[in-house]
Amino acid sequence: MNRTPSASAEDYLKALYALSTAPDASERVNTKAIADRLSLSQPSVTSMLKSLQKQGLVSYASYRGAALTADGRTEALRVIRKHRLIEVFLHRMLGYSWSEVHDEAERLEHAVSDTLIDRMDAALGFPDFDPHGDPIPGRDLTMRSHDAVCLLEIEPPCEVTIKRVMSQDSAVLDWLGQRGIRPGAPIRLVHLSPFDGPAEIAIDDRAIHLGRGLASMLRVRPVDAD
Amino acid sequence: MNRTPSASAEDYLKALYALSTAPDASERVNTKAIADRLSLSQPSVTSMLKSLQKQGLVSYASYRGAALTADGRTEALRVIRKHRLIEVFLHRMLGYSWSEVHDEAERLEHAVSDTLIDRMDAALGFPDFDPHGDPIPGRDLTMRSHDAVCLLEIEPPCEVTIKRVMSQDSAVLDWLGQRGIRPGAPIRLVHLSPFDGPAEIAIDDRAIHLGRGLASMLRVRPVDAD
DNA sequence: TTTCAAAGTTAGACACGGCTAACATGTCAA
DNA sequence: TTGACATGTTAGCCGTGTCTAACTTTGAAA
Ligand SMILES: [Mn+2]
Ligand SMILES: [Mn+2]
Ligand SMILES: [Mn+2]
Ligand SMILES: [Mn+2]
Repeated sequence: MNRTPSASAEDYLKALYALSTAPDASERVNTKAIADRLSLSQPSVTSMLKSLQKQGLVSYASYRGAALTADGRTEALRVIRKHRLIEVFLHRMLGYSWSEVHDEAERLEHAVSDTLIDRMDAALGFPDFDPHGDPIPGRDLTMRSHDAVCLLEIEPPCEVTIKRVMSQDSAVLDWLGQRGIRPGAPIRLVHLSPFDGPAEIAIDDRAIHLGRGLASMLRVRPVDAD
Repeated sequence: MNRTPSASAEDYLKALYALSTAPDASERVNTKAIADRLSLSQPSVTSMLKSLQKQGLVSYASYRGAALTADGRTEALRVIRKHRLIEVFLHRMLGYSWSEVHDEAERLEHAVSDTLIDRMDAALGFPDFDPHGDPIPGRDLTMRSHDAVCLLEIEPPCEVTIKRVMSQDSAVLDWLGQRGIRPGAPIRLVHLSPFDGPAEIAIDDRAIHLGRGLASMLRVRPVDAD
């Protein structure tokens, strides 16, 4: 009943975890949401959900969506931990840019053993966050909370520190990176134009105008909130 | 016709390469030899050989065995390069012992990109040999020749340097490693008992008696041959 | 030259993880 | 209350890679 999940199953579990913990998302996740996120057909998802349920990793009811079980959540966190530690490793030890790490990690996460990931963790000094600012679950597989808030929820003008960038798109990450927009960077939210207008920020006294899409990907913390 | 080989196909190609380049082996490889090496049934091998032939990686004739094509050889060497560089990386950068590296590399070799392996290669200073003394194909995928000879072909007494240990068995490697028998170690072949008897060697003035099986795994070079 | 054991292939099955086409259900707005 | 449309499932297919059982071929010893 309970073998090691396949690489495919692991990606489903990660998707389930991400979708069920997204801001204002319910615990139960739609078939369609999973299909969209993984670029698979809906019937494929239905079929895998049944299989994951049989393995005790997911609780699923026809037409009612799916939710991770405790076991499923653990497996998801194990893979997420691997993914993010691999990203840090590639970035710090092998010169990968933060826009390159995701795709490589997406494959390696299914091939590295628990032992290897622990040795990488130690070699890196037990990092808490990956290059995008995503929190890395510890060995005990508890997810660290990320006390950062979306840039769009800040009242301008305000000095903030970037904590996390919620994108894996390498073009987006390259564009942001070239402008110094990365976790740890101090920026100033200057103005938020109304009617879904752009956000004006200043970084190193240089003004940058971000569309709402981009701006909503930035998670920040006001500098005086520390 | 020619997609990227699957992980399974890559293991078949490696097996084909190893079996066809083994000492006193013909270029054509038996179905049974592959099945034994990969612990698979013979029908599975027949079926994969047909598939590899369709992909242009193997030339195969019913009841006549199989041989790698030029393309197949290239693919095999690409995977072998990955395997051995991963072994070096795990050993030197992450504290793996030489008895632990093989199993981990066996999975990772199918997941690392060509880009990643080149960065690992550079980070390691372009090593020529893996922890077992196996030669690492260069970026151009040419196999370096290993000018070492089997310990059993040496006329005792003779001072030799160990160049290579032809085993992936972790129990064997641990046993040898504990006694200092590893690539680079200088040893003295003291005596070769007749009638398939043991080989007596001395390392750090300590006598060790090796059965023929173990002794045949050691590849050495006389110290004055340099 | 015959025979027979080892090696090899074919046939047929299965699990997995995809897909499309067709059908079923749920939900929201009229 | 009732469509209509979005969402979800079922049915049936496919490719990959494995297996066992049964049959065929090879090649070497007698
Ligand atoms: Mn993945
Ligand atoms: Mn990340
Ligand atoms: Mn392998
Ligand atoms: Mn090796």
